[in-house]
Parts: sequence; structure tokens; C-alpha cells
Amino acid sequence: MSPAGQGGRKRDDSRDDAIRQAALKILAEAGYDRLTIDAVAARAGAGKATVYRRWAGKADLIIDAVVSMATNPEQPDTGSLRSDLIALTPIAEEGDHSFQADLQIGLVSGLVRDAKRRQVFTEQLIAPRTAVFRAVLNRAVERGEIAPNPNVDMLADVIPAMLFHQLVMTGHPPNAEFALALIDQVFLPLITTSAPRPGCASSHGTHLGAQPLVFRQNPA
Amino acid sequence: MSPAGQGGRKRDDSRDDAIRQAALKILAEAGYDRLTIDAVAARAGAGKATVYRRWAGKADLIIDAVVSMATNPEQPDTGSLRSDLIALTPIAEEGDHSFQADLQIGLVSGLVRDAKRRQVFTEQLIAPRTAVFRAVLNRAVERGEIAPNPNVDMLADVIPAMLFHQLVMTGHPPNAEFALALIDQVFLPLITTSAPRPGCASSHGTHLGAQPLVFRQNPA
Amino acid sequence: MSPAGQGGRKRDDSRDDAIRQAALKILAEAGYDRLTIDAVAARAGAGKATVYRRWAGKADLIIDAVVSMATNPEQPDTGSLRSDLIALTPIAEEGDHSFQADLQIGLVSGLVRDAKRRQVFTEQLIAPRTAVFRAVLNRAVERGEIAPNPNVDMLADVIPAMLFHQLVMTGHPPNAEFALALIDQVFLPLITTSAPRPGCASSHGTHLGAQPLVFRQNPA
Amino acid sequence: MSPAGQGGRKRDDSRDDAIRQAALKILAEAGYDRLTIDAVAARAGAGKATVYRRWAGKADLIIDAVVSMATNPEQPDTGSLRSDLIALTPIAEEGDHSFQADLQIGLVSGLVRDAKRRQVFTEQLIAPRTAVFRAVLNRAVERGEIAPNPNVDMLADVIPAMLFHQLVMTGHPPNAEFALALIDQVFLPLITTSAPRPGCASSHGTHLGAQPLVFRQNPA
DNA sequence: GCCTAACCGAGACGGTACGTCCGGTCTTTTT
DNA sequence: AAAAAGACCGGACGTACCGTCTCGGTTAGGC
Repeated sequence: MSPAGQGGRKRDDSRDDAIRQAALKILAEAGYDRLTIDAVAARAGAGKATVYRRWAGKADLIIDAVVSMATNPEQPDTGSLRSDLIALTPIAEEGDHSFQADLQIGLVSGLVRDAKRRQVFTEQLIAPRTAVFRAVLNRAVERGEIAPNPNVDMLADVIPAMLFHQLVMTGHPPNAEFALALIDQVFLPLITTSAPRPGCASSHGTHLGAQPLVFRQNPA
Repeated sequence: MSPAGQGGRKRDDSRDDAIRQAALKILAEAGYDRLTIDAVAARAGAGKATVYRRWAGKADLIIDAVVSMATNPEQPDTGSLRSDLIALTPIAEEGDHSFQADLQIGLVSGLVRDAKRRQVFTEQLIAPRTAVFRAVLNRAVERGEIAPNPNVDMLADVIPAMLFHQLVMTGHPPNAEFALALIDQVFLPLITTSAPRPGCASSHGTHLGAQPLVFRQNPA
Repeated sequence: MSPAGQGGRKRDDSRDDAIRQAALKILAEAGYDRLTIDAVAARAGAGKATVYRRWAGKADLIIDAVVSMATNPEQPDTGSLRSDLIALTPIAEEGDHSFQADLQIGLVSGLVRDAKRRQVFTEQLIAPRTAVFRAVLNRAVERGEIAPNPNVDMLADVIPAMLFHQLVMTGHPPNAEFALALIDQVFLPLITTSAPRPGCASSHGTHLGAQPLVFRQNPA
Repeated sequence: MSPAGQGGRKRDDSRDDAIRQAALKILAEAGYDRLTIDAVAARAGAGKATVYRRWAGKADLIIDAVVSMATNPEQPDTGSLRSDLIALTPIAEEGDHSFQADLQIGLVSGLVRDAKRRQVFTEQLIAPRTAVFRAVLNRAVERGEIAPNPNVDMLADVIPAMLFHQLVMTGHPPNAEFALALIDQVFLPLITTSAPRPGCASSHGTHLGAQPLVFRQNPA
């Protein structure tokens, strides 16, 4: 009679949020590895089937929970590049360290493993942040504060990349001292002279890559 | 009877390598969390006890396997900063992509979750590479190619951080085009003007951190 | 608003039979505990709620389905005890074996587990059949074919009990050879001499029960 | 190296018994339906894998537990058929009712569903008991107490069949009164005249089976 | 040349989480 | 209000891994 489903009880959208909230709480309390679907379902007062009806598994759930709950960065417009950057640079609040670190590392950890999930992660979480940086840079160009640069995109990634690198390598979110040094001693000097150096125009046949990323794949 | 063990069969050191090789192969094929100790032992023709006699668990094994197999970067000395950097910048060879990416992401994925292991990882794998970058920069200062800079350490991290960021965000290792643009349009312009901008000396009370790292921890 | 329900759509009684038919088909195909309510509802083109509105659960449904569909045995009156019994003794038709066996075993299997359901089962399905046997025996007494017996009830159970036992122990319904041997060599000889043996009047203090039913309950 | 498994840790046979004992205890406490493999494993201090390594599932486990723990009936030899039968007839002890009933019904219930399991059940549990009955009857023939009979096997099944039928139909194990009436008023009268009735030799073309076992299979 | 202890491959063990399935209830839309 | 459809909670299922332990067998010393 009904070729395609139109009847039946509707998905209760409040369950999505309840489950996501439960997942985030347990993620904060126990970390990614010790989070179990059973625990999330129990905390949310949901059945496991309800979880699996909506997400394919732990990784999918967590990435969606984090993405959905993430606060979108506000576009700063303070009038100067430096104060825009400072306003934009995320610094963990005190007492927040382990949660934010665990969360980020847990994300990278478990979630960035296959292309589809990484795409969601990147588009939903990373892209909006990068976009704000690019907008800040572009506004600085318009103001004449810095010279136009064909590689704004790459430049805009420097600060997030450095912060992320620091987080992964040390396990702690970068503190204010690190962030200010990064802005004032690395990023701003760079940006003000970002016209390509004469004589160093892109690739004139130079070979790079003598070093493997980590080690050469064993032929065996 | 004998107070401390001195008798008995000697450990067969060839097993270590067999197990490490098996681990790396499976890591590349299946990724970090689809890798199981049983599979590693079976592939190596070893018993599980032999694995656990040598490593505390999966994470320890993988990190040790990667560290042991990693090729130490050679110190380049080509006479110019730019060619030193190019010689040093790792580019995945063709056909190598998924292996290197899986391996790196798998590493970050599974190993960076506790402090002790991260330390080993950082010291054994990351530090030597950073050290080479720093040496290259310092030699450029000695040659007078660039101005002295108090934040060489942070500068030396820019290229690795950008490459790592690119890898994690896209899922495949950066290619030559990306690497050359990074060196010529981001890093070299920066390094040649790395004296702190006047009036922007480190922190004069400015507050940053208006943005949370990802989202504010829910108070509930 | 209305104190007792009088308005609204009428119950569609045709659904009962559709569901019962579906239940019996699946019972025969899959056996009692591989039968699921979902499957029954789907096969009947009904919703699960429609099933639960009419029966309390799986067991109730099955027992009602079997009872409702059961053909009431006709009272034979052939003039002789033997031919009455032969007319009455159920024999599975060829090709019918697995269905009848599965159905009976499935019934015993799932339904005899609680007192209430067993009562329904016994009263609705077993009692009518036993009653016919008793009537046949009583008529034989009236004809003077056999002697009166105070335990007609127990005697009337012998044939059904033997057939049932055979079914359960072998897994398929007894064939004609078995049934005829049962009637001619066990039941009829018995019935014609069924006066109690002298000196064997019921219980004169004899103790039986030295053997446990299956095994002694472990005291631990 | 090793083509077929000969190495490896040996099965710990003590686990079998521990699991069987646990299963029987829970079976007695909760009944067949409410017995779960998790509960059995937990009670036995075993992992679920250890249970599933030895038995295919709940039904296999229970049937094996019951069969293994069943006490083999002792061969009585009291000198008279009647007292042999009385010694042999199982009567539930007081307070034992629900356990024995649940156990037997649970057995029939869940276990007699497929041919393989029924075979084990029949051979291990039923056959030994039937054999004892047959032996008792044969001895009575040797003593001249009863006439020789070509259908001893069928006769020997009458008492077990009646007891089983009573159990299934009422849900309670038969009591002493029932058992004595069965022996004295049904079985012994039968057995003493068990020569086939003249004129009733097996099948002379008579058709039986007009009645279906339960109902006619619906052609739909 | 034999003893002894630690090694080896194999694999069973207790435990824990997984993802699936089902029972019985509830909700939505349509009739 | 009952119908079909199907989401919901709860909980058991059977599988897969983890890290440990046990098995029979091998391989070194030290005697």
C-alpha cells in the first residue's frame, strides 16, 4: 500500500540532543577511549537501538556531538589586525585544560580516520574558523595594514596550525604567553613582508622531498 | 632457589623486529584501531605472550615500532637556507600516500592519549626533526643570511606544524607544490624579517582568549 | 470527554484471522521461539499495536491461533470400540509431518510455561479430545463390550499420552503402524480386563518415588 | 609448522562443570526463559566466550547440563513386577515440585526443537530410563509373572508416557496417588493379558487417521 | 651430558564493549 | 477510536579484543 515510508512515529529530535549531551558529558568525564555507547545511552535515558538508528557508531556520534555543540567563532572587527588576531586566538580557560585537550585529541584521535568523517569534521568545525581568519586578513589588506598576498589561505592557517601542533605535541592547550609570542614574533612579522621574495618565485625545478615523512615503507 | 633469574633460554631478539614489521604492515593496511594484537602476533608468527613480554600493550608496541623504524633525518648543509629547507621538507612519494597518512594519523590517533607515551613519541620522533630545523636556522644566522632571532624554536616549528596540519585536515600528505609555496611564500619572508616589530613587544597586558578552543564546557 | 468510549472506528475483526493465519504459518516455518511478533504483524500486513490490542503477547497469540484453528474432533459411532478408536486416532497425513510436529512441539514448547495459559490450552484443545475418547469408552461399556471401570478418565488418556510421547521423543508424528499396534496390542487388551486386580487396591502404605524425576536438586 | 592444532592451553574441564552447575542453579531459580547466558557465566565465574566455546547457545548448554547431571536410574530387583515398578516410578519429593516441573518442561520446551538436540536428549536421558522399564518387564516374563509379549518396547513406554503427559498437561509432576492408580489400575491389568486379542491381529486394511493431529494445514 | 629456568607458539581464560535483535509500549498520520 | 507504520526503552544475544595464564616443547647457560 505505502510504497515509501510516510507513516509511522516520527523521530523524536529531542533524543538526538539528549544523546549528544550525554556523550559530551561522558567524553569530558572519562575521555574518548573510556566512553561507551552503553553508558551514553543509559545517561541519556535512551536505548542502544536509538543511538545506532542515528549514528553508525562511537566515532560518528562523537564527531557529530562535538560539531553540533561547537560555538561558531564571532567575527572580530577591532580596527587593527593585531587586536583582531588576539580576539580570535583561542586560549583554554583555567580549569578547562584537560577537557578541551581531551576533546580535541579525542577528536583527532578517533574521528579523523576515514575520509567521510574527516570531511564533516573539517567542513563543520575547521572551515568556519579558518574563514574568520581569512576575513580578518582580508580586512587588514583593505585597510592597507598589510600588503596583498596571493596566499592568504595558507597564511591564515599558520596560527591554527601552530596552536594545533602545540596541543598535539604537548597534550595541553597553548597558553596566553605562547599565543602572544606566536602573534607578535611569528605571524605579524611574516604578514607585513609577505610579498614573495624576488628571485624566489615558485618552483623553478627544485627538487624537495629527500626526506620521507616518517620512514620509507618497507618493501617486504 | 637462585635469588635472581640468570638461567634460562635467552630472549630471541629477532622476534622484536618481526613483530614490529608485522605491526607496521597491519597499521598501514587497517589503521590504528582496527589493528589487533592477535593479528600482529599471527602475522609475525609469534604468540601473544611474546608480544606482551616486550611491550605493555598496543600503544607501546606501535609507538616503538614507528620510532624504531623511523629514518633519522640527515643534517643538510647545502650552503643556502632555502635549499637546506627544501632538502629537509618531507614529501610523500607517489603511491606512498595512504600509508604515510594512515601511519601518521594512526599515531596521533592512538598514541597521544597519555602523557608518558606522548613524551616518548615527541622525544624520539619529533625532537630530532625539530632539532635539524633549528640547526639549519642557526647556521643561516651564522652565515648572516638571516637576522638573529630569540624565538628560533617557535620559528623552527612553523614548517612541521603547517605540514602536519595539512595532513590531518586533508587526510593525505602535502605535495611538492604545497611545500614549495610554504617555504617561499610563508617561511622565508617571515624569517628574514623576524625581528620583533617595534611597539609590539611581548604581552603588555593584552587579554586574548575570547574564543573558546572549541566550545564552552556545558555547566550542566 | 465522553465517559466511556462509544465513538470512533470499529475494530476490524478480519484482522484477527489474518494475524492468526500469519502466526500459524510462521510457527510452522520457524518454530515457536524463532517466531517474532514483528514477523507475524508484517506477514499479516498489520501493525504491532493491532496485535497487542488483541492479545497480551506472543504466547497468548499462538495459543489462541492454534485453538481457534483447531478442528473439533467428530464423535465417531461405528458400533465397535475398535473402529471408533481407529476413527479417532489422529495420524499425520503424508507431507504433513514437519508442520504438525513443529506446531505441537512449538505449542508445548512455549505455552505450557505458565499455569493460566496451560489451562486455556488444556481446556480448549486437549479436553475436547479427551472427552471424545471418554464418550467412546462409555458407549463401549453401555454396549457391554467392555467392563465398567472407575478410572475411565485415566484410561482415556493412554492413547493420547502414547501418541504425544512418541511425537515429542522422535520429533515426528506417529504413523499408522504405530497407532494400530497401540490400539490392538496395548489399549484393547487393557480395556477388556480393566477390573482392578484383587489384592492390589490402591495404596496400602507402599512407598514409591525412590527415583527422582530427573535428578536430585543440588543442595548447594 | 603445526598444520593442525596440537599446541595451546588445554581446555580446563573444571569450567564445564562449573558452568553446568551454575546453569542448573539458575534454571531452578528463574526457569528456562529467564535464564541468561550472562548470568550463567557470571555465576560460574567464567567469561561468556568460555561458554560459547563449548556450547552453541542456551539450548545446547541446558540440555547438556541436565543430561550430564542426571542421575542414572538404578535397576530395581525386588522379586515382583509391581514392587519393581513402584520402585522405579519417579515421584517428585515435596517442595521439589516447581523445580522438577520447570526443569522438565523447560527441557521439552526449549530443547526438543531440532533433530540433533532431541537425539541427545532422547538417547542420554530417556533411553536409559526406558531401558530399565524394559528390563523389569523382561524379568517379569522370565519369572513367568506375565505372558511373553512381542511389544515389550511399547508397553514399557506406557508408564513414562502417562507420567509425562500428566506433567505437561497439569504443570505439576504426578503425585503418589496418580502413580499408584496408574500402576495398579492401568498398567498391571494390561500387562497380565497382553497377548494380542484373537481376531485383532495387526492391520487388516483398516484405515485410521480420519482426524488430523490438531487441525488441517491451511492450503493458503 | 644433564639440569634448570626462561623462552617460544598456541590458544583458553575472565572481562568488557560491541552492534543486532526482539518484546512490549507509545506516537503519528490516515481512515 | 482503530488502523498501519515505525520509533521508543530495555535487555539478551553472540562476536571480537584485551591482557593474562597455561600448555607442551625448545634452547640456552651452569653443573
